[in-house]
Formats: sequence, structure tokens, C-alpha cells
Amino acid sequence: MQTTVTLRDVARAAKVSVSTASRALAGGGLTSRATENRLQRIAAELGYRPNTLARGLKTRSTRLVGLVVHNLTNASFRVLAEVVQRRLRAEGYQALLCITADDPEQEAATIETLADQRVDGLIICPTGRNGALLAALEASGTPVTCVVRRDESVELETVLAADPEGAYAGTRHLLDLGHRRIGLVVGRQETTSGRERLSGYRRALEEAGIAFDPSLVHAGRYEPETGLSGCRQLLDRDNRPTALFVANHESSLGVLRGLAERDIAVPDDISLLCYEDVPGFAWQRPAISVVDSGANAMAELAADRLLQRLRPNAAPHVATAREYRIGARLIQRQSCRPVAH
Amino acid sequence: MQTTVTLRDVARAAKVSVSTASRALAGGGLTSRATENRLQRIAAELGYRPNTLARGLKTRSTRLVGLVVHNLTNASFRVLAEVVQRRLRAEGYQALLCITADDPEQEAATIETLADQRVDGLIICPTGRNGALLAALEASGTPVTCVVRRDESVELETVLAADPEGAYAGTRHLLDLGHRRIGLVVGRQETTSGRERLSGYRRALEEAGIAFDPSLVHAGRYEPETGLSGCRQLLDRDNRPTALFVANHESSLGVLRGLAERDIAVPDDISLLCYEDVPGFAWQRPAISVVDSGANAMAELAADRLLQRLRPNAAPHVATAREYRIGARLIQRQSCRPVAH
DNA sequence: CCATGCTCCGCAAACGTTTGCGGCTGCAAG
DNA sequence: CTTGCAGCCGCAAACGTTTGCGGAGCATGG
Repeated sequence: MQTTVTLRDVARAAKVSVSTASRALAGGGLTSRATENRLQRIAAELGYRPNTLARGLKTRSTRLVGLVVHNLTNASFRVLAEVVQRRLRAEGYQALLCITADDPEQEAATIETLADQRVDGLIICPTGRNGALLAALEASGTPVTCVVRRDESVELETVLAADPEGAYAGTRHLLDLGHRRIGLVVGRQETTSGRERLSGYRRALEEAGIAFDPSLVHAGRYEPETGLSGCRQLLDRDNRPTALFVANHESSLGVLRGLAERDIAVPDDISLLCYEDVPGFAWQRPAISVVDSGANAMAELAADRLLQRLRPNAAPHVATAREYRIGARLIQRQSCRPVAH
Repeated sequence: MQTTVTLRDVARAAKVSVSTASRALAGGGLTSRATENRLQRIAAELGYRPNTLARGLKTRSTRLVGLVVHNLTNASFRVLAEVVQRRLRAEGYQALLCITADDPEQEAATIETLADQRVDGLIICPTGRNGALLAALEASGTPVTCVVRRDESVELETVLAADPEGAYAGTRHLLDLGHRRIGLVVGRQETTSGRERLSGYRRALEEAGIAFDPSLVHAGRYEPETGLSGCRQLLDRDNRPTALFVANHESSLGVLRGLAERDIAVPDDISLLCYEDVPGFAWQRPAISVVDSGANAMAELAADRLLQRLRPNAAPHVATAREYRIGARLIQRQSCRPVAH
């Protein structure tokens, strides 16, 4: 354990007081140009590194922001973590990554810990069960922005995907190709995204004058197994769908396998449209058409919004507690084809 | 900005000194059972939360450890991040996630920042160009353990995959199936893993008495493009290989596509063996055989080792600067088949 | 020559904890 | 009744910064 060099040491070496040392290194022009340079040099020579803790204690600002997500496997969360981390760093902040596994208990513990850590801000994909904690944080002066999911129980700045529109655009695309029986495998209806994607699907059907057939939709957890079972169920109908819309990314692996095990070729025998633009879809043969929910843009915006509120001109946060939606985008590749009749 | 309640406040409310308040809440039996309970209660009532900064400043221990990886896309890094984060939290530590994009400059900046943050420890997948910084950190009393990659320029605790053995086991498997021309697409030879996997491949060939043919190996960056170009190159030989060993996970997408675009069926027309056990391989049709480099185990061990050194009974770290290897494992699925002759 | 103002710097207090040291109380032993 | 000994607790210093306030030096204008 070496003796770490402190501000005192450089002040002593330069024969000035600690305060001038501090001011010189801060460089706000509060000292003469000469001493400023001199201290910079001496500090460098001595290998001085400021103690973030002491600084934070005094200034009431660690430059830390909490980033809490459910996992890192889901593509949305992964890019969220990557871009938020990058954007924050560019502005001199550090990300404190926490993983909740979508478990409210862990989420609660995490939020408390982050609060103890005196993070300057929080970007969170909430479970929805800890609204009170988040509200308390925000009320205590720590901006929090929710992303990907909303916490319905409380008013917070939130950036979401435009799921209703995305799902609408996707099924609309299939309808335009002439499909009339479109199987949907989607997320659990307890989640906002699950509900919203289903509703987009229904709206498109309705608009096309097609009756909604509940037996054509399979809702389940965000897992490949869901896709497999959904795929089997949909293919075993007497009137098999001519297109599949997998509006739940994790399930795609499962339906792909389901199709393969029955030797049903895409797009010859059936059209396939997925959700989320992960690299695998583009590289696959045939390349899979997708509706891209804009994970990247969501992450960028979330970081933007939080950083905005972190800037000195502290805007009244209550007024900014609005909801942003990121537009979805249809990416056509080779997995959808006009229906043959 | 609410008035956050401090230890002073609870002390005042309880009519004791700040020191007893501190001791009571610490709960080491340094105060009477009665006051201990009383203070716990009062603290809870007031909603007291300790200030981690002040505590850290005094005790010289934030309970933070830095976790720096190249990205979150690569499966090894992803599971690394997930399990390290989990393990740390279980022991009361928080992970500070940093992403370097494999760029030495960013890595250097990151390490400095983490040092300023006074992290208690560091788990890093090094680029290899900042050994001095890492050594300095370790010398200053902050344990650092390297993982996935080694920094050759300095002696640090390191946990790695058993790449030579993994690659050996993989090509050995293909040899056992009767393959004699085995194409290899592998990582850049500037990286340890790239070199080690190639050497494992060569050793297996040598052992089987087969001459090493450089034109059968394609080394490139960790990207799908590498796989695609490698695949094309290998298939365009007059004497096309009967098996492909893709010892570089990212490239797999590319070779899969390369095979598909030439209508070469796996395993009927060619055998395929990949590296790293990502879910996609298991769900694919045919399911892809892989050699699993044990990312999970690596992450667990790295966390273990660091936590071990973080415990009070500070072992002399120099003595523990050893290298651990995680065994690789061959997982046979349906993508390899005996060669027909 | 004095008043005024500006630039640069030092003093000391604060931020919220932890912890060594010593003092008080009360009880048992001598 | 004195002494010794625990058991609890308070005092104050420390951790390494930042920052308001005031003082010294100097030049400028009248």
C-alpha cells in the first residue's frame, strides 16, 4: 500500500496552500497563469490523482450514474448498456451497471444501494413494482429516466419503443403481401410491450377487415421455448397460417427450429417476420425481414435526456416528466413473399 | 433537493453522540444491546442511509470493483459481465462497468478513472498495451485480475480459457471422424487466443501424422465478414475440405452464410464445428457441435479469485500472481459426421 | 499622496463518516 | 471504604477535497 499522493503533497511541493493548489488544478482562471502551469506540472510529476470520494463528498456530486437492466442477453438491454455507457463516458460520467433479472426484490435492493452510492442520476428499465423508490429518488434530487419499460405507478421521464406502431407496420406489411392468416407469437400480456404489440397486430387486421382469431396468437415468456411451442401450435392447425410474425425477439430461435424440424421452408412455404434487428437475422440465409424497434435510438435518447437534466441549469424535473417514443422501422429482407393463391 | 438525513440527525434524535450512533448502527457489539436496537429503530424511522462517500473516504474502501471488457456483444464478455456482477453483489460489492472497444487509449483512460474512483479491485480483459498502469494499480494495493486475455507485459493474476486444449480437442474430434482436410477459420494471430487455437489445431494434426497445410487456415478479425471470406476461400480450393472448424465464434455467422449461399448442407456435404456454446448453436437446425471454452467458469473463477484477495486477511498478492486455465469441453450435436470414403 | 479597484492567494470551515483514546458509571473484590 | 475492572459512551481528529471570505500586493486614476 503505497502512500498515495494527495493535494497537500503537491501544495507542499509547490510551496503554496492547499486551496491554491485546488484552484490551480481546477483551472478556472482563479489563479495566475503561471502558478496554474507550475502546479499542473508538479502534480503530474508527483503523479497526483484527485480523490473522487473526497471531491464528491464536498461537491455533492459523484460523477456516477446507475444503469439497471434486467439482463445483458436481450439485445435491447445489451445495446442499451453499450451506448449509455459510451455516451456517459463522453461527458465524464461513469456507469454503475446493475442487473436485476427482472426481479422486484433485487431491483429494490439495487436502487437503495445506488442511492447510498449517491449516484447523480439513474437510467433504469423498471420492473414496475418499485415506483415508490424511484419517485423518492427523483424527489430527493436525483433524476431518473426509465427506458424500454414504463413504471405505470409513477410519473417519470420515460423513453419507449413505439410498439403499437411497430407491430402494426409489421402485420400491415404481411397483409400487403396478401397474407390473411397471420400467426403471431408475442410476449406475455402482463408486459407493456406484449400488450402493445398485440394491439398493433389487431389494429392492422381490423383495418384490413379481417376478423381477429385468438387461436392465431401465442403469447409467452421471452424465451426460445415459447417460440418453439408457439410455432408447433400454429403449424398444427388445420388451416395453417401463411405467415408468422414473431413479435418477441427471444422466441425467434424457437420458431426457426420449429420450422426446420417440419421442413417448412422460408419464404417458400411460409413467410416469416421477426422483431428486433440483431446481426444474426441479417446474416442468416434467407436473411430475415424484421421490424426494428430502434434499440439504439432509445438508448441514445435515454442517455441524452438524462444528461440534459444532469447539466447545471437544473430544469425543474417535474415539468419534464414526459414520455418519448422511438419510431419502429420495417427492414425488408428475404423472408417474406407474396402469398400464392 | 431534500435535506438528506445524516448520522448527526439520528444521533441528535436519539440524544447520543455521533460516535455511538455510528457504533450502534455498525452493530459490532460496541454499544449496549439496548442503544443498538434503539438507534436501529430511530435510523429506520428517520430514513437514514449512510453516505458511502464519507464512509469510503474514512475507511479507504469503496465497495466498488471495476469491470472492464471490450464489448458486450461477444458471448464471453457478456456472461463475464453478468456473472461477475452477480457474484460481486452477493458479497456486497458493486460493479463499475467499462467498455473499451479493445482500444488501448480508452483502456488507459478507463483504468485511470477507476483508480481515481478508488475501486477496491479490478477485473479486466486487457488489451495488452497498458501493463504498466495495471501493475501500478496492483502495486498501490488494488488487486487486479485479468480474464479472457492476458497482458503479456506484466505478471498479474490471470484466468484464461484452455485454448490450446480446446482447439486440440476439436480438431481431434474431427480427425477421429475420419476427416483429413480440415479447414480452420480462426482469430488474428496477434491475439493470444488466435495463436493458441491455431497451435492446438496443428498439434492434433501432427499427432495424427497429417502435414500442416497453411492454405487450409484463414485467420481474421472477430467478425462475421471474416467467416464469410474464409468460408469462400476454403470452398474454392480444388481439394475442398470435408470439415470446417470455426475456432472464432464471431465468424460463425459468416461461414454459415457462406455455406448456405453455395447450398452446401451441414452435415451431409461438410462437417462443421464451432467455438463457444451460445444458445443459437443449440437451437439451430442442425444443432451445431461446439467446443465450449467455459466462459461461465472463467467468469466465476475470476470473481472468486478477486473476491478472495479482497477479503481482510490480505494475502501477499505477489505470491498469488498465477495463471488459471479453464478446461474446454466438446459438445457433440448434429453438425459433424464421419467422412464418407 | 490617497482612495479605489483588481488580481492572486491563504485561512478555515465544511462535507459525513470512523475510530483511538480517555472518562464516567457501577459493581465486585479486597 | 478503597481499588480494580468492565462496559458504555463522548471528544476530537482524521480522511482529501472545495469554497466563502478576507488580506496582501500592486497599479491606476484623481
